[in-house]
Amino acid sequence: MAESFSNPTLADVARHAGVSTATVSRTLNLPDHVNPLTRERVTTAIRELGYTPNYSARALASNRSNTIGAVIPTIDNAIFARGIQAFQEELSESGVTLLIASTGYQPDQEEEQIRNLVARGVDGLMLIGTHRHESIYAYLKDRRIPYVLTWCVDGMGHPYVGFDNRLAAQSLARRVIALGHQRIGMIAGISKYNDRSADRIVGVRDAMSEAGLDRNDLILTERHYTLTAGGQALEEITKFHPDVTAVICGNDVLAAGAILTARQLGIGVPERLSITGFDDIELASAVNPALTTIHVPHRRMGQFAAQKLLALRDDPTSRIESMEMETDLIERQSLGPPRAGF
Amino acid sequence: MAESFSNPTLADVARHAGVSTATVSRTLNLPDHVNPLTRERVTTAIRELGYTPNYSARALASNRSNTIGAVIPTIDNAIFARGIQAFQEELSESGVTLLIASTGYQPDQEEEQIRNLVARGVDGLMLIGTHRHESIYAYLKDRRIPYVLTWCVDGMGHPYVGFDNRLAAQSLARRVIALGHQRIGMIAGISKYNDRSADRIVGVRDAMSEAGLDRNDLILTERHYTLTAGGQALEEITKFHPDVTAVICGNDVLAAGAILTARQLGIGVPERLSITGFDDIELASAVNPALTTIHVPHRRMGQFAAQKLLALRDDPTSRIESMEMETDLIERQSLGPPRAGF
DNA sequence: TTGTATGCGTTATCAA
DNA sequence: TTGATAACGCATACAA
Repeated sequence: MAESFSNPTLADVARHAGVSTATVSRTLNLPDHVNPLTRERVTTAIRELGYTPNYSARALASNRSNTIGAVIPTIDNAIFARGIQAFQEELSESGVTLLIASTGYQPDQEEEQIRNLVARGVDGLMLIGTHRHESIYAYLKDRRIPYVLTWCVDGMGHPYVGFDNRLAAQSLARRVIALGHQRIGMIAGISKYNDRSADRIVGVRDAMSEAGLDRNDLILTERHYTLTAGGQALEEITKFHPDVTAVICGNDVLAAGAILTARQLGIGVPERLSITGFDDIELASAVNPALTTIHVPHRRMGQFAAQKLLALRDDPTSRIESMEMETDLIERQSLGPPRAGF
Repeated sequence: MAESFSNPTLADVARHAGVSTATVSRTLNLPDHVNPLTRERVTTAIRELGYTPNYSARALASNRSNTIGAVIPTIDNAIFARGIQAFQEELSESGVTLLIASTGYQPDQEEEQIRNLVARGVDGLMLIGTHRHESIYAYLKDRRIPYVLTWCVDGMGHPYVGFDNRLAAQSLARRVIALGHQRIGMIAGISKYNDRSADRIVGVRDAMSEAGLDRNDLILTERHYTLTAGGQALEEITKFHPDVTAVICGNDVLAAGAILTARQLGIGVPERLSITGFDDIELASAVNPALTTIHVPHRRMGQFAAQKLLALRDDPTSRIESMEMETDLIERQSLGPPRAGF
């Protein structure tokens, strides 16, 4: 009962079952290559001893860790949380465990964490966004570590499972402009070191240019992704740029913050001011008025990213085929035409 | 440049530096036990070869993985996300990587994931809540795997870093009752397999008993932690129990959903109906009216849990001293006295 | 189908 | 302070 001070090993099981360690290993990894009767003996021995394989030894011997890493800015953000959760669930079904590391949006931290996970022998890596030092990509290529970029698309040939932030933002802004808005504000995420946020800004500007507006007329402010930051930004914009009739937000959290604050300030949405979001998290439809936003299939993205990585693990000669997910413009009540008289 | 097909090993470094593998290992792990000059030779060799230690081998040889596991219901929940993020940051500072697994609130899944992480050689485990099969605790004890329970306290002697859900909920309910509310509703989380949710319900009932009310008069409904579920539950309660004047919610997400829906239904909060939350996430103060709720120090809880586990890793003879975090009743505008005339 | 023997990359013990 | 060398627990090529 309590006499064993260390875990039973393969050898213990082998002895107990009266077979060799190789046979035990086989019944674990290649069950059909072993006689049903001996297999039975081995499995009972495993059960009786409460044997659990030592993954470190397994990883060392097989050069495979059954572990996949994810390096993300932060877990504490609804958008990443959802995608990562789906990613993890998908991995789990294949017996792969997720190693997770966060960077706080700091590039040097990202590089360190990537090296860390590689040293830990991950079989693959999920990265977020496309913008990082070329040396990191070279490092990964040298070590033959499969990776997939997410939450973005990529033009440099790196495999990705994601969506085009620029195009999505552009399509939303296009709709805003089509409704007649001319003075447009934007509350974006911090774009430094964040290509997703930067791309969304460019998308909005592109829509302006396309419509004959001056892309430099965009009233832009960048904030961290919090409700209060969104609210403060909205207050500023309405104060210093009262002629703005529509505020495009870099994500739903900023937009929800903006809406809540607008109501508190007595600013009618969308009569006086239209507000839009990005991501379509649950909050987007719960807030009042509900947010017009871009729907992003976060969960599916996480699932597919996992599948690609798993496929590559099972057949290292294959290549990851990049995959661009569709995003949809979801029209709700927070966006309307600008009203004359205001 | 591109000629090496596999990572350099300790032996490569040793050869390159003209020393033994033992010396290389020492300069890595016990730098002061090695001559500064040879240390210099070794470190340059490491740099020149781009050597990174193989963690699997290290784990196998040293019987330490520098890895700590967390088994949580889901990452996709603001409350867990925050605590886990803090937990991960704290581990990261000590060079420990977080292995993460989720259970979807299913007890059998939890057991499987725990065994999985143990097999992977985690040096410690963060678990959420206290209610699980005794055999799991026995398993952990047998293997001498340190663990710490979080988001709860425990009366069975298991180490924890958390808070008393029952007492916190009781203090909030006490305040609700003190304001004069007699007919009380509760929108709780699903309490099956979730001791935190169950404890909060008990806390509310205790406050009722304490005040001379019948604890069975609580109008209780249990929901998943989503905004829409909170909204639907509120609609039900107001419809079938119009005499209820205060609705206590199991967490802020449910409460926020209830508030948003109440406004849409034209139900004045708190004039006609008081609504309270639990957790004090950002949403709690952003919603209108702002939520009266229980503040829980999620980040600090995550940090301390990590510290306890790390301490135990560095000194396996020590014991984890359990730690009960304080929670605070935060009074905002969503709770008021019941108004006569309604 | 099964067993033998070797190697995976470190750490750690023991001598020198 | 350094170097041989034996574990660590498993997978796998090869032989039987």
